[in-house]
Amino acid sequence: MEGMTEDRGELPPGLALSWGVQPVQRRGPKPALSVEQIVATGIGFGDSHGFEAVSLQRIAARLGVSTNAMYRYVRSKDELIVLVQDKAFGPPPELPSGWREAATAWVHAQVDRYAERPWLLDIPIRGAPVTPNQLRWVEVMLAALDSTGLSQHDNLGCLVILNGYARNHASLVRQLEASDNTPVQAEQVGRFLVPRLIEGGYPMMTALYTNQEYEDGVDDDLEFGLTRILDGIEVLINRKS
Amino acid sequence: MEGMTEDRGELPPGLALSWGVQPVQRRGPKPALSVEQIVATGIGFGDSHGFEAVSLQRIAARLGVSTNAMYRYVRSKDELIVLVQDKAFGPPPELPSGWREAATAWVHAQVDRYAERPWLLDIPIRGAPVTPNQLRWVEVMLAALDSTGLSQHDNLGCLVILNGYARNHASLVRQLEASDNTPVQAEQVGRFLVPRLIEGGYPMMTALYTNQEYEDGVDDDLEFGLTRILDGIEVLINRKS
DNA sequence: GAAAACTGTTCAGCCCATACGCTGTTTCTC
DNA sequence: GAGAAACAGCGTATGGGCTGAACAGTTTTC
Repeated sequence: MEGMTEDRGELPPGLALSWGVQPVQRRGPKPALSVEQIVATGIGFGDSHGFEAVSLQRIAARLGVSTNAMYRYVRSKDELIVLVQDKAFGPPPELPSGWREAATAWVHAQVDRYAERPWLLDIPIRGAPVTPNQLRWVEVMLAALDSTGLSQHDNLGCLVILNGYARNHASLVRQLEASDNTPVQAEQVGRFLVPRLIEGGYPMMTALYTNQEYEDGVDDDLEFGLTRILDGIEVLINRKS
Repeated sequence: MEGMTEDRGELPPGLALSWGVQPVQRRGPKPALSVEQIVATGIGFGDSHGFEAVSLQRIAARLGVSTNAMYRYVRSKDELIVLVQDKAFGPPPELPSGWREAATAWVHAQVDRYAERPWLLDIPIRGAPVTPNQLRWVEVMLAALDSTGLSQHDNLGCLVILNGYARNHASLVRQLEASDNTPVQAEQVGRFLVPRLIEGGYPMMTALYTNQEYEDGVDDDLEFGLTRILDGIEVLINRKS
C-alpha cells in the first residue's frame, strides 16, 4: 500500500494507530520508544494496579522518559486508552457452529476476558467499536448469527443484547468478589439496613436480606440470564420461519 | 428513635448519610452548609457540565466556602458521589399490574432517567445497591415479579438482566447522540475503515458499513431487546407451570 | 554545509483530592 | 459565670494527573 501516509487529521483518537497506521518519519533522531511498547507498559500497569494506574506519568517513568515525551507517540491520553483497550481485550476465539452454541461461547469468552483483566470494565465506552480486535469480535458473532435467517438489523440487535449482558455480568461478578472479601462488613451493613428496610416499607428487600439471599443470590449465575436471552431470540427465530 | 448515634464506623461510604443518619452535633458553631445543599449543588454541576464537573472544588466554590470545608460534611469524594447518584436517579414510578407490563415500564423509566441525566452513566458502580432510592427500584420490580411464581433467586436474576439491559441501552443511545452529531467525521471513518475491513477479512463488517447499516442500525431500538428478554423470561415461566 | 524535520527535555499552567494545623465560635459542665 | 471541650471553616502544603510551549540536540534531505 503506498498511500499509507493518508491524512488522519480528523479521525477519532486511536483509530489510525490501532490499525498500525503511523506517520512515516523521514528526518530527525530515531524514536527511543514505540507505540507498542507504550501500550504494553500501560497494560502492565493495568494488570498489576488497576485502571487508575495506567497514566502517562507512570508509563513514562517506567520507560525512563519524561512525561511529555509520550505526546510524541500519542495525541492524548484518550488515544492511549483506546489502544490499550483493544490490545488488552485481544481477539475473539473460534466459535462453534450453531448460533446458540456460538453465542454461548462468545459470551463466555468475553466474561473470561473481563475476569482476567477486570480493569477493562473501568474503561468508559467511547463510541461504536472501530479498532481491529473489537471489530473482530463483532465480526465473528455476526457470522455466527447469519444462519438464523434474521435480518442484519435484528442480528445486530441480538449482538448488542449479548454483549451488554456479558459486560454487565462481568461487572457484577467483579463487585461480588470485591465486597465478599469482607463478610464482617456485609454483616454490619445488614444490621444497619434491615431495621430501616422494615420501617421504610421494603418488604421484598427485607425478605431478601433476612433470607441471606442478598449478596448471595446474585451469584455468578451466567447461564441463567444467558438462557433467558437465547430463549427469547429463539422465539423470534421460530416466529419468522 | 433514640439510638440515632449508632457508630457508623465501618459502614461503606454514603450508606449512613443516604439514609439521613448524621452525627448529632452538640457543641461548636452551626454548620454553614448542609449535606443536602452540597449534594444538590453537585447534581447541578452534573446536569450542566457532566460528571467530571462534579468536584469538591467546584461545589465548595459555588457555595462560597473553601474546598476543605467539604470534608466536614462528607468523608470523601466517593461518599459524595454515592449520595449524588441516589438523589439524582430518584425514586421509581408506580408500576402497572402484570409482570410484563411492569417490567416494560420499569425499563422505560430507567432509560428515561438516564436520558434526563446521561452523566449518571459515568458513575462507576461500586457494589450492591444500598441507598434508599436504589433499593426502592429493586423493591418495586421484585414486587412485580412476585406474581410470576418463580423463585426469589430467579426473580433476582431476571431483575439483573433487565437492569443491565436498561443501563446498556441508555449507554448506547448516549453514544449515538454524541457521535451522530458529526456525520462528516462518520463518513471519514468509513473511508478509512472500509478498505482495511475488506483487506483484513471482515466480510460482515464490510457489508454493514457499505450498507450504511452501521452507526444507523444500532438505533434506539429499546423494544427489540426488551421483547427478546421478556420472551425469554416467559419461556421460563411457562415451563415451570 | 545549510536547512528542515523530528527527537526528548524542561518549564509552566491548570485541574484534582486530601492531610494538617490554626483560629474562632458555640455549648456543655463545673 | 468561667473554663473546657467540641466543632466550624480557613490557609497551607503534598502529591498526582493532563497538556501546552519553548528549547536544545540529532538526523536527514537538498
